[in-house]
Amino acid sequence: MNTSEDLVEKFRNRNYKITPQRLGIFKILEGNLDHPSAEDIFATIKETYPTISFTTVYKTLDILEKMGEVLKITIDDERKHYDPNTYTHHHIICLGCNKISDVDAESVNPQLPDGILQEFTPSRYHVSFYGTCKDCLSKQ
Amino acid sequence: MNTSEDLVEKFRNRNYKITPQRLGIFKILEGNLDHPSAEDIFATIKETYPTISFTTVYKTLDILEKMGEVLKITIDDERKHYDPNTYTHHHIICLGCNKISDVDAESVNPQLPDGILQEFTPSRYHVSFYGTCKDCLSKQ
DNA sequence: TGACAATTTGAAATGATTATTGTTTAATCA
DNA sequence: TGATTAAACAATAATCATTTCAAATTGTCA
Repeated sequence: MNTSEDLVEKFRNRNYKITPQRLGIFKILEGNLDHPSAEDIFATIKETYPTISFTTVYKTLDILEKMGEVLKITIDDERKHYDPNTYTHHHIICLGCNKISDVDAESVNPQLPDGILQEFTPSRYHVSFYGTCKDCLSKQ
Repeated sequence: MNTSEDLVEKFRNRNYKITPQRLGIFKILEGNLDHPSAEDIFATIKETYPTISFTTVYKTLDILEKMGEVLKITIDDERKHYDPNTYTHHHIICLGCNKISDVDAESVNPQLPDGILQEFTPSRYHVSFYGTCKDCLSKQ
């Protein structure tokens, strides 16, 4: 997973300018396992840069996504989430509290049957497990 | 997978009225493997009921989803898709033409590691395989 | 058939995301 | 360090899928 310095480096390599706002977003993403939405990131960075606009957040995330440095996750009906962990991995989603957590790829290991592999060449895959977390179970 | 008669029956059991519009939507869904969006369904039923409104389509799909008779699929950035096949199964998505096709569940079989199963009780899961279909591969 | 409640419709609202525009700023180099 | 310039910024408006709302219509059952 990238450190904010990694992202600074990668932006420099592509001649993207390093602005304080962008650096702030990089720092929020660094080691972040919370799968924040654009709104979450906006709310957090607003504490440091109260005048930052939503546009800047979306734009920066869009660049990062196109560079392959964050994943845009489309498993929530309501909004998209961003994940700086770009290694293949999967997610569990609690239907009670909507929390998204990670699952390592190795243990999951889904397989496409041979018949389909003749028709379709997979490049990546993603598993969403929906269910209930311990906390929400105990509340019921 | 439900026939349109099944859905009529199930609507009657819940005291939902059977209108020509609803029946038309049931018929469109019957045996449908195309994972249509609300817009696709709207466009199709408009041929039969030119005055039907988007609201009716969304409303009917919403009822069907809450009844558990269709799945709302959230794997496309742009819009939601509806799947009358509610048995556990998975999807391959061609990144070239965006076509969504089915994969039977048995062959895929993803596993959650024991550690996570102590924290989280899964009720369902879904695998998305992204890649390129034969047609799109040959066009490249 | 008629009455009533549910449903449909069309229009307006919503909420996430994207595009536009004029202003500001980071990076470069003299 | 200061001037230059393209890129990035903030603010605002636009877009697009989806929802909500209120009035008109229609299934259903007596």
